[in-house]
Amino acid sequence: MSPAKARPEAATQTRRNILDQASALLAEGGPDALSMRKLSKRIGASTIVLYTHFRDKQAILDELYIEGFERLQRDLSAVPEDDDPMERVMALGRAYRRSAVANPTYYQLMFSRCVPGFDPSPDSRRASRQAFTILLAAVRRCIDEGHVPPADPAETAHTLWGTLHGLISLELFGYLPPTASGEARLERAIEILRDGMRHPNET
Amino acid sequence: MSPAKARPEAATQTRRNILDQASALLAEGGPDALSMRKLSKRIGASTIVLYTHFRDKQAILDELYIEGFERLQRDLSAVPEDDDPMERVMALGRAYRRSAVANPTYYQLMFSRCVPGFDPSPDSRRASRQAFTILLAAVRRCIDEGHVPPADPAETAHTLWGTLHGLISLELFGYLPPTASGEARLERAIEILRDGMRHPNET
DNA sequence: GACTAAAAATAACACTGTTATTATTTCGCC
DNA sequence: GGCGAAATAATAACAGTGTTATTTTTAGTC
Repeated sequence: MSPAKARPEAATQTRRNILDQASALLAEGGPDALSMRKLSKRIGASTIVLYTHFRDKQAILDELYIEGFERLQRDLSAVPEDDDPMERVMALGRAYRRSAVANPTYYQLMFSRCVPGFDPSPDSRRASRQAFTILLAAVRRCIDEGHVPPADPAETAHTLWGTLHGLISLELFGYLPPTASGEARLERAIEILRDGMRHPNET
Repeated sequence: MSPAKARPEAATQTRRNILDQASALLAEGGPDALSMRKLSKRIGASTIVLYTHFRDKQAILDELYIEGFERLQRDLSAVPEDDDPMERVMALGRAYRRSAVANPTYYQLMFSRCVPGFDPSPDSRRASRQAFTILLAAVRRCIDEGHVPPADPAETAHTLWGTLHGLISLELFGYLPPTASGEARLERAIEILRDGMRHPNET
């Protein structure tokens, strides 16, 4: 019998606690600090408890991975609609960076193989694509309203996503000089993208 | 006395062999496969040999990291000059992707914290910035010859680098659908960037 | 309160990076 | 060639990792 069937509320509470402490360990000391032993000490129990609630370490990381994408999706969904679809795309870009910079550890887990042996499960990857659809829909609207030439919207959205991810990734990894703010740098980048995507005859 | 002083040629040969086998292990089985024990078995010796030639595992990874950037720099340097500076920037973008895709393990080591506890040394990071200067010079020429508005060339080059890195990173990580080729996707992206960077009144 | 079944603890296995101690080899010199 | 000194390599160990088999404790039901 699984713990969920035996004492549902206590079990989900323990699960939640494990994930929270795992997230905290990850944020505090990076991937190295997140070990099953330290985690078990943190929740004041033995390692075996972790294994009754999760199949293995991967399963815990998988949940954090999904949570990371849920956060990102939530932050992108919170961006208000805009009459100007191009402006909305830019606003989504800013929100993407804010979300990533606010949760650098999650972002690292989501986009760089920072934990040895961790490979997100197919289910997790599916969840990850969900966040992308918001960006895609915004680009599609730009095309529908004639601001962007009718190319494959996914291709254009990928370029956008790539630029966002690339700049944030380089920033978090310390490759970009801290002279200019990351925010200003991203602003310049999305302006270039906007002008490059736009129809030639538009202002 | 260091091994280099005692038998210089044999020592450098052993060093080279260690690095080659380390690189091979990394390429074959990813970061997990590169352990000091496996590496020592591979070169047919005890772990202690590794420690007489390198301070620790980090030092080995640091050398591989630098080699990765040297490769990238070599591949970018091999791009021939072009009368059209904009075309040259695009050619550099294509070369960047080719280099990254040809050495995915190196690229991962260079840009994602794929090995636990590995943080490139300040010297290594300096080497990493060298490769960027090629991109920067090409962008600067575009500005000098009036193809791009006179903004900070570094900012523009960062946008370019970010887009290249982002798309390649997403591609290597499996976030982009394998329907379209990565090459075509990058082509589309650098066209958008070119049009976005260009002076408004230019064709 | 006793019985049953689930959950937790202990201790262990195989692995990791690293190092102290011991043994071997190699070099310069006679 | 053989000796002494010094550097290099091997063995074995330490503390750490993820994971699990075995044992003990706890909780729910009659």
